[in-house]
Amino acid sequence: MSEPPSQLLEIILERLKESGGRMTKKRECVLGALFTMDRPASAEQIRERAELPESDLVTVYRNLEAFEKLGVLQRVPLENGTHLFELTAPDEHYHHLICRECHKAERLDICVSQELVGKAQAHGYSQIAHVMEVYGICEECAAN
Amino acid sequence: MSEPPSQLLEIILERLKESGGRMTKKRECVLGALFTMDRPASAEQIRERAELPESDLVTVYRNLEAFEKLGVLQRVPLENGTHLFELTAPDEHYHHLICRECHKAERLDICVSQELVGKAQAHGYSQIAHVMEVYGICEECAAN
DNA sequence: CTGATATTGCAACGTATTAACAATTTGGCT
DNA sequence: AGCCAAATTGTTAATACGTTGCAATATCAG
Repeated sequence: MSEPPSQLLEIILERLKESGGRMTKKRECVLGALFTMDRPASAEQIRERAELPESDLVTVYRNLEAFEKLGVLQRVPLENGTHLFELTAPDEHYHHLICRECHKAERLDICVSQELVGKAQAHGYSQIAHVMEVYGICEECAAN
Repeated sequence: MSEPPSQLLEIILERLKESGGRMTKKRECVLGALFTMDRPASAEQIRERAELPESDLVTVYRNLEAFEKLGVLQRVPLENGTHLFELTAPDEHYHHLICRECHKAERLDICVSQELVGKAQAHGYSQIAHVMEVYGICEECAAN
């Protein structure tokens, strides 16, 4: 019962346009790469998937930032302080089970938003966001 | 009904000894600073509180690492990829409400460990840990 | 087609954290 | 008290991810 992928693309293009953004070749490459990813990926992995040269890693970061501002990209923090990125429909967000060895990340169907937001607001906080990630060693990595 | 602070200190000294660690002057400074902190703090803040010179930031990091290995220090990830640190009794851990402006962090009485660990194990993962942090703008920072 | 402006290319920078390795300190043992 | 192996520190440098500045280029609305 998930949305067809084209739906999200339309939303992105719409938001891009209404925010005065432009669709360039590089941006299209990055976006295309993001759509083919079946898991959250690092900026470097996205660059590779987009078949962009190493020197374009900067452009990848800039586009990730742009998509994040459009509200369609989620940042997944790793234990070491780096991030993975994944396209996410507006007002959705996910939590993950992440292997601390190979950095594979899979979605978990768990969320605690309501309770958290309530608590945070009770403490006088605004602009609330939350992160919840689970780290472990996956089966493949455990076998070595 | 929380444990008296001296309890944790004893645990730390005990674990330190049984792991072959030593109590040096610098380590004592860092530990002392950690005990006076009423909130999670950055390595730099801990260095200042310990009244150590800037050049000793490295030593602070090394000691934080040591305490983490002893299982008495928790790392609190910020949105920007950096960390705060706080002493935590073994087998305890906390979640926080963190201002993304001033980086003040306060404990939240919320936890979801059981459900998470169960899910993670069901996926074949071992050595499971989890992070859950809530970010927002605190009242003071909102007023500016 | 044209012009304002968003985006890119390139190179350099920033910051948190870690690593290398010699010099020093610690604590158990005699 | 003094010795010695091992832990810790001091110093300096490196790494790694991500960001910034600025000139050059590409996009898209009119």
